[in-house]
Amino acid sequence: MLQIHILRQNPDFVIERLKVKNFDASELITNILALDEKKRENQVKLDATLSEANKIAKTIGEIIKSGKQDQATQLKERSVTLKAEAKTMANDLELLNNEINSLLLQIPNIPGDQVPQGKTAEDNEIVFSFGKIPTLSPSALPHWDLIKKYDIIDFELGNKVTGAGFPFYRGKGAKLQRALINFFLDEGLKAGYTEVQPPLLVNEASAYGTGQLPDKDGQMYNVGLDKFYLIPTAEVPLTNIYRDTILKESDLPIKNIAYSNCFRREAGSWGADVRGLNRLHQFDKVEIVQIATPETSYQVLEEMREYVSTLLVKLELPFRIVKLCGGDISFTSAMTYDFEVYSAAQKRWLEVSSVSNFESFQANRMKLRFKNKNGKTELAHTLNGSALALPRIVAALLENNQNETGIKISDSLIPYTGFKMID
RNA sequence: GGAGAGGUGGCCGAGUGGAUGAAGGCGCACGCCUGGAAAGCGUGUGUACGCCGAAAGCGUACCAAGGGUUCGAAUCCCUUUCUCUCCGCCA
Repeated sequence: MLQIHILRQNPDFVIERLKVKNFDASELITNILALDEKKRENQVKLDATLSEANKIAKTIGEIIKSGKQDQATQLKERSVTLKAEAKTMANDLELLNNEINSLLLQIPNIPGDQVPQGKTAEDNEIVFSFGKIPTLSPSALPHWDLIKKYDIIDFELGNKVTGAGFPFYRGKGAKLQRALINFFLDEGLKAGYTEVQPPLLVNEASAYGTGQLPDKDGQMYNVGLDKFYLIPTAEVPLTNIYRDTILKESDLPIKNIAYSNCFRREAGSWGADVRGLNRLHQFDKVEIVQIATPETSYQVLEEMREYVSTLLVKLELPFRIVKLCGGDISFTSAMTYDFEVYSAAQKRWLEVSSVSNFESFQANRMKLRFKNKNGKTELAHTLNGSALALPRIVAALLENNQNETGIKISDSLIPYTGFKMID
């Protein structure tokens, strides 16, 4: 959520910048500013009314103390009237506030300066590429066949026990998962992150804080009886740790890393290209989150980008980094890099990480602030990224490293798997 | 799940209807003192919104949350919530 004072001070700037996201904010902003003006008028009147009532109450107290009770009657009446007026005004004010808030929530985050103009994923900018695209033998299989051949991941069993998109991992498949999780966490610790094990269910306030609510509740599984949501990403609990918090500048940057299961309903997104591990309802992910000062957040974004790159290099996967254009960037993000690995048998680029700077957009919603060197409280910047999402990494590892005898494990993973081949 | 006790500022803790944004202490910041430090002394120390673009100043709101009683509520009443103790259940 944008801070309203930015709209007050420079509405044209906001409108102009949001064009990069192909969003026309002019009408929304006009409405918001009109309501805001009305709101402030009301507030001034309300405060004056309450102020008078407070003064009267004090006067009455003094009168009573001096023993002249009867003189207070008229003042009491006046006070009752004021109180009734104040109540009406307070209600109106609340309605206005709600209205302003709901309009404010409809405005996406302002894209950062570097975000390229564009409409779709076609317009994204490839900023970095690594590795050679492997040439596989004609008999090479896509991962959904490999997992059957080596009996490491079982979709049919998942279907039976739960439903589509909830596979079982078995034998070396399960061990590979565990190896990847440990590898990712250990690398994170080396890079200075603090390991966190978050709850997998969160309440409404948390889902609202990171922006899943109010719009995207259809994308989360909810546990209706207790009003909890299954997390779609560890970003939600990890960032909400600092909801309604004022940090010290010396605490920053905060660097947390967490492994979690992630649950996504993925309503309406099933199609031909989501076979096998490409899209699941439950999957594993290691997530990194940083809380930073506004001055450093873009440096931090680059640091995180660099960090995710090193993971993929160590896994020896060919990948590219894409700077998302305005049209493809998410509602809440100011700037995002996507990481895509090449999955050789599918002959497709698969998104395995998305690293974003949200600037103060999430922080404003969840009142995540810090006290700066001058003692002033200001909103912090939040950033997060996957490091990494497992299923598509597994898909690429299986497909790219297959040969006639089996699937070769990347050197950096062998200490974690304890085996060199899946065969 | 049952019974009881509680929730006050960064922390501890006082406060049972009017003087309280809130005693006292700790912590923190600044100043004095010192060769330097400690101790001591002094001053200051919450958040949000608004008056207003900034500073100063002022107003309003906030003592778990929400509602109510009252001219006036941290204090009384109701609801919710969380914590602690005992009992029950339990990986």
